[in-house]
Amino acid sequence: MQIYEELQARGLIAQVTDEPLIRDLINNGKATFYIGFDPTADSLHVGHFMALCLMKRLQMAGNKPIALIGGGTAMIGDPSGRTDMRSMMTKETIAHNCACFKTQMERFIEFGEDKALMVNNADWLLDLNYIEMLRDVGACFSVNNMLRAECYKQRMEKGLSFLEFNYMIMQSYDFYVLYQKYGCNLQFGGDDQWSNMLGGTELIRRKLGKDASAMTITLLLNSEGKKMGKTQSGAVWLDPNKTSPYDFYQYWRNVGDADVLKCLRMLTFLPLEQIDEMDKWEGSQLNRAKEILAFELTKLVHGEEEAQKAEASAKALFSAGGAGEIPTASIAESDLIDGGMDILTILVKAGLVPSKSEARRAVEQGGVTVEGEKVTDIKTVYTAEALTAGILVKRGKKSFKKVVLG
RNA sequence: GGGGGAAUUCCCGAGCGGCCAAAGGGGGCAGACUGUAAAUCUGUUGUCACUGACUUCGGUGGUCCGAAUCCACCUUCCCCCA
Repeated sequence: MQIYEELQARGLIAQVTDEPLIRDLINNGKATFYIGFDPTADSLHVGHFMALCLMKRLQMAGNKPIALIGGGTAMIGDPSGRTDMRSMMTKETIAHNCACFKTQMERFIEFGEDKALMVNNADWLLDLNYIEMLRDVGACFSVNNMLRAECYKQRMEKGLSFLEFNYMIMQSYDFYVLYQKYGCNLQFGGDDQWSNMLGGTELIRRKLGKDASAMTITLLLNSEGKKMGKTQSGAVWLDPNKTSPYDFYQYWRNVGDADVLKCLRMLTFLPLEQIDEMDKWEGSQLNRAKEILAFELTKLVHGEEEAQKAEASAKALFSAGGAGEIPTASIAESDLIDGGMDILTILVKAGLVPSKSEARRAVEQGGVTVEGEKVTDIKTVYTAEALTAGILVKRGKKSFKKVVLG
C-alpha cells in the first residue's frame, strides 16, 4: 500500500484539488509540501500534532516538508472557523510563541539541508509594501469569490474586519512565495483551511500559470461532532508543563467508545492490519484499545519512558495493587498550621481543586478519599507525620495526587 | 456622516430601584449505575474566617437610606440609512 492509499485508509484526507496528480506526487516522493502553523499559543496542541504526523508520514515516503511558522499571518488572525474576532496579539507574544513552536517541532521532525525546512512568513510578509502588494496580487483576488468562501460566510452575520478579511490573501501569498523560492508544489492544512488554500493555488495559477495542489486533513471530531483535543480547561497541549504526560495519557484513555478506532487510525503509526483487528472488539474490550491508543500517543509525544510511567500510574490507581508512579504534590513546612493541615487546604495546595469553596463541595459531596478512606468531615486534619510519609489524595474518580511534606 | 439597539456570573440568556450571588438552559464538577465509555437519575456550580461576611452584572463618576436596575461621560459590538 502506498502512502496516498494509506492516508486515505486512515481517513486522514478530507479534500484534494486534483486526486490523480497528488497521488502521483506523494507516492513517488515528488512533492515539496508545506503546512502552516500560526503561533496563537506558546505550545502546540493535538491538532498541530496531527499535521506533524502527516509531515512525518510524507517525509518517510520521500517527500520534502516545509514547516511554515506564521509569524506574519498571526499578526492578522485567521477568521476561519471562528464566530468572533480574534484578539490581536502583540509582536512580543508572537515572537515568543514562534520560538516555543520551533523547539517543539524539532522534536518531531528533523530539520536541515535536504531534510525538512522551517521558515517563518514574517520574513517576507512584514516588509511588504501595501501599494505594491495590492497591485501585485490584489488584482488576482475576486472579492465576490472570497465572500462566497465558507470561512467568511459564517462571519458575514457577526461582522468581519478588513484586517481578518485579508488573512486569505496573506496565506495565498505564502504559498506563492514558497512555490517560487523552494519549488513547493503542495499545501496541507486542516479542513477549515480549504478556502484559504485554494486562494493560494489560484494565485499561483494566475501569476505564474503553474499548477499547485492543495489537500486538507480531516478535522478530528468526536462522535458528537465536536473538535477533539479540547477539554473544559482548554486544549490538550504537547508541552508537558501545560498538560502533564499523565493527563495527556488520561485524555486518550477516556475517549468515547465510538471514537477509539478513528483516533487509532488517524493519530497512531500502528499498522492498519492491527487496527482493523481491534475494530472487531466490542464492549468493555474496547478498554484495551483505549489503553493502546493512550500509550501510543503518549509515547509519540513524550517518549516511551513517560508513556510507561503514565500507564503504570493509571493502572496502579484504577485497579487495586501494583505501584506506579503517581503525580506528586509537595507541601511546604511553612504552610502547616499547628503542625498539621486540614483537608481543604491540602486539596487546594495539591492543585486538585481551584478554590477552598470547591474543596468544601467536593468533600461534602463525598468525592474525596484519602488513602482509600472517604473523607466526610471538612475539618479533618492530617498531621505532619502523616504528611511526611505521604498521603494519596483522590478527588473524584480520575484525579489523584500523592501529597508529601517537604 | 446620520439614526437605533446592546454589553449580566464558564457560555447562552432572564432580571429593569430593596425579596439579587442574580431565573432558566447549556457546559463543568461530585454522587448512584457502569467498563477510567455512553445514556439516565440526583446534588452542586463567585470567594472566604460558610447558619455569617465579602467581591461581582463593559469602564468611570453621580443620584438615592439603598443601584445589575436611574443619570452623565467613556469603551466596545450589532443593526438600519449614506
